[in-house]
Amino acid sequence: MSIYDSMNERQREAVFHTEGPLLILAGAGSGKTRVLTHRIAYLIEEKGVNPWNILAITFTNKAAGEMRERVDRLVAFGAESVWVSTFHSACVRILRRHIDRLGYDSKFTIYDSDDQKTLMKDICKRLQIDTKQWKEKTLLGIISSAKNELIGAQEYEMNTMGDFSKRKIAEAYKEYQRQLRTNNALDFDDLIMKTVELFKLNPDVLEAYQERFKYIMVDEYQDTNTAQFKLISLLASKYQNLCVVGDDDQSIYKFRGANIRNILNFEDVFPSARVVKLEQNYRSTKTILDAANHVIRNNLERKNKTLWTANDGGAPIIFQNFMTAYEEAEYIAEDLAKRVAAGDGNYSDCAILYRTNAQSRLLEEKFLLANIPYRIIGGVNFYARKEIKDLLSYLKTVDNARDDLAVRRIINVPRRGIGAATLAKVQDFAVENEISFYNALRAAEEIPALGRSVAKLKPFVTLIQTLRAQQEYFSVAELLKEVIDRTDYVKELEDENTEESRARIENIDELISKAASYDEEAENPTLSGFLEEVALVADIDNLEENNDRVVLMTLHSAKGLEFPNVYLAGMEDGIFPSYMTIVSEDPTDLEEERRLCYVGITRAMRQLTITSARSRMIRGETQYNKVSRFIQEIPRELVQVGSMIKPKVQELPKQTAYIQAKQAFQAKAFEPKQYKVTKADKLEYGVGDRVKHIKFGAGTVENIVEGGKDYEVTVNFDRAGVKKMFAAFAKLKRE
DNA sequence: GGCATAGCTTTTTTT
DNA sequence: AAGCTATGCC
Repeated sequence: MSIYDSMNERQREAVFHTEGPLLILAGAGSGKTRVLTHRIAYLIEEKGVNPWNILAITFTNKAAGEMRERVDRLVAFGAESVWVSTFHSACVRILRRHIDRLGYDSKFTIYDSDDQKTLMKDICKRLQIDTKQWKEKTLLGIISSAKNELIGAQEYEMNTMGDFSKRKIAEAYKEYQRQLRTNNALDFDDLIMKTVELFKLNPDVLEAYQERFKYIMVDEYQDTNTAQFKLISLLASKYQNLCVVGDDDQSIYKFRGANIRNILNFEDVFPSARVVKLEQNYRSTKTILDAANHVIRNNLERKNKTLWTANDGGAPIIFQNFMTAYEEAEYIAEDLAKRVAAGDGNYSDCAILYRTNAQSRLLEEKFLLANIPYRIIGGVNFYARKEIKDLLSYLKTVDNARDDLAVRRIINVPRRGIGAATLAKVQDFAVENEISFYNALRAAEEIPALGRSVAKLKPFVTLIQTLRAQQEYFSVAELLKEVIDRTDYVKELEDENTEESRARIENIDELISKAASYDEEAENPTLSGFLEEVALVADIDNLEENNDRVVLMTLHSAKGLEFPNVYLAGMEDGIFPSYMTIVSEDPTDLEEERRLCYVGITRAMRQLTITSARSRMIRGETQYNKVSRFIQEIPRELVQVGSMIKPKVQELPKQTAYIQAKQAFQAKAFEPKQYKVTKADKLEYGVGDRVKHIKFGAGTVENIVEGGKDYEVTVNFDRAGVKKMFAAFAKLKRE
């Protein structure tokens, strides 16, 4: 029996079709990773393809690692020679070797969005662009979109003739690229675009890689952008052995430049392409799959396919609507704990998915209270944290002092009494003499305008020079420790001794151990190598499997994952679908949200619980939302609607299931205006009074603010601390 | 010239 | 709720 016997016919068709373009339309849970890994195995074992000639592109480093591992298990040997990586890391690898052809130094650094913003802020100042009118982020967004479409600064400028505001943007774009070049840095989009540029300008290099990668596979193809498409087209144009796998229904990265046309028009670009559809789902129960199918059916822009499963019907989907996001979070924590306690899976079998990172806060709070082990993916990326960026900037400066941004970030961290005025003078000197910022620092004595400030700059330069001298003899971890020692970075945090500073120290410890494990594991560890690795990690890459914790993450991060028990939280119009897409004139924006919903539903294997809240705090103010329109698209018979308000809190006579169902499903009943709080004419308590809350117990009223709809009462509870609450909900009783 | 603080604004998703 | 900017103070 061969390893291919256990596959279904479609899957086998995809595996055995090795020559020429191939489009695999793989629905959610249809075993596409399995197909890809078996296809690689088949190429190597049966077709005698040299593993060295295979390139597999995945979406995240985590997916790449998993794929390599799985191929390793299927193939006797050679798996390690297969290139499995993300677009970005593949491009970095190529650029490190050949970027000198484009006039860059091979030691280039990679700018994250934080660095980009700092740089753009600087440019706006210099070009006198009003950042009230054009925010840095907006400009960067426009530049990013241009790069994703392979439109360079020059070309962008040519297209903007006559349009005044666009010309200003073009100017910013040009200056931005110029700055990147002088700093010897690339941003994320550059990694792809510069590689395409490299191939276009250097046919010999392109040909070498075409020969190298005779067989190319691309996973999550629906989320590739134009630049990425061009890249693989170039690579595959010689041998045409391009296999792409994707699901147009799971395209959720349009905002990042993903071009859904890449998958919808694949057959037009490669007329000889074979198309294989994988429509059998092995992951979810019939109920869950039915729900997903009914939701996605409302999209117009999609390839025709219907996912089916031979799995059981399974448990109904549970839908719960709550008064507040607070209760919602509480319910999820309780329900989850109950299920785990009942032996219905482990914590790691559960995932909470939400639309925005901000929603994780409340959930986290409740999980902490309930003592449920959890892990939050996303939010502020580990490597984007201040303390980590500070220390990495030191390492960057030691490694590549052409990166002005890094130098400027740390020159006054820890405080050395060097301020904006001093920096401006150094900057002027650097521009005048066309040298880097750091070299200007080294020559500080020659800047007359500085005066006595020179004395403050000297120790910094000495420090960097010393570290640079040590670099040769130190491992990355040792160098990092040296930085920490010499700057007293951790010592300052220790003195601060707050909860926040302790968390920062923990992060620093984690960074040290990451450096140490890099030193150990890398084939040929270098400082540049470490910095590069660190620049390209996504948060999801660090999701360890052998850890019994609930995962909390955005729907976007959840792509490609599966969990027996999934909670979709915050299913409200305005949250999901987001407000922006509801008011958007472009109806395809809403379709993308629906695809996201489809992705969310199809993550669940056995149990899906959907929750929403009538009110929730957003950016400091309470919002009232209707139940998400996507809920209406799920057939009623698949859903079990739970009680809306927890009986504990609410003492109304129990409503029948029918009335509850009606309430939950009649979206019209949830017009914001209809949600009225009966504002008491007068409260029975005042500031300073002792009151009692059903859950928090006794406390003292600290403040009462009269809002439009209700009184907002601040109470300092003896046990639970200070809470702000609406009088109508709090039901406070005078003690 | 540098540092602390009080108001002011927020695109949701990320390699 | 939180980060950033402008302002005032040392």
